[in-house]
Amino acid sequence: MGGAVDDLSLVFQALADPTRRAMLSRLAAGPATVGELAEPFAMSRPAISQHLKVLERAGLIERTAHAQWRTCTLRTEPLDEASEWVDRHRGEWNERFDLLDEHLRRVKRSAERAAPQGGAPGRPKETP
Amino acid sequence: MGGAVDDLSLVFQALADPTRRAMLSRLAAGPATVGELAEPFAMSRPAISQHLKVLERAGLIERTAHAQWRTCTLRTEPLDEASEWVDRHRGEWNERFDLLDEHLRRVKRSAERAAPQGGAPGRPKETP
DNA sequence: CGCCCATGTAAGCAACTCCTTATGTAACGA
DNA sequence: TCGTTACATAAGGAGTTGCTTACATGGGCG
Repeated sequence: MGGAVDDLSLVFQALADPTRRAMLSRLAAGPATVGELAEPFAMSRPAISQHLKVLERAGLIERTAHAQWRTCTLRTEPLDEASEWVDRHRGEWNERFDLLDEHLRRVKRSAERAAPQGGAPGRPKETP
Repeated sequence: MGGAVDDLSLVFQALADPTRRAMLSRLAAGPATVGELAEPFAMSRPAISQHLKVLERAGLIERTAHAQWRTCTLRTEPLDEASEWVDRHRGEWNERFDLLDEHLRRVKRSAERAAPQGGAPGRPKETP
């Protein structure tokens, strides 16, 4: 019901908003209070609060209370995970670039020569 | 007023779904048709189609039509942009780790010593 | 004590997401 | 021509997002 979403999705979703990315940029220069984070944005405070809640749910920030101020600090572990995923896929793609050509040639051939056997409706990659 | 959303947000949002990430993983091993991409998922074809539309809108895939099959191929440029953003922020944070301590000490002092001058309601970092 | 300050929570609303079923549309094969 | 395959589009619904205004909480200051 509520949210059985995996961590990585939470992180990417948190990053998928310019306001939240700007907040992280600001926090990358050092911790800040909620008021300091809100300052650059033409937006109500509750809106800011909710953005921070999204960032916190993704594990990207921590909030600690000194007196009446909440100081937000950046946490990098989720960014590491995200970076790892992206870089892994960039790498794999470059390694297997040759497979693309091979596959394309197979598909094109079976499409142009039209049915090698009875294999047209099945799947285009079937080339015995 | 459809969508004046920036590219990076579109990319991160596209990555914020396990189904779409799995599709990209599959495509990293080489191009595939829509049917091949749909096979591992317990989901209707229109759902698959819409996921592919999100990936295409983010520039992460290209669709080319051979005969009646649409072959999807991965595009890495958006992943490069995303990776760059994440890595830049990971780096900045590690470089300025010392600023954290300094700031925390400032805040803590002005909170514990309670009002350095008249500066309590203003901002917590004001320490003349 | 009473007041302001920084922040959080509640409730409401338009827009979007992610899925569904039903209905095209184009290409191939018999 | 007719049926089938591969896919897209249309329409709709449950849930979520991103904002708003109004109110609550909890600490410092006079």
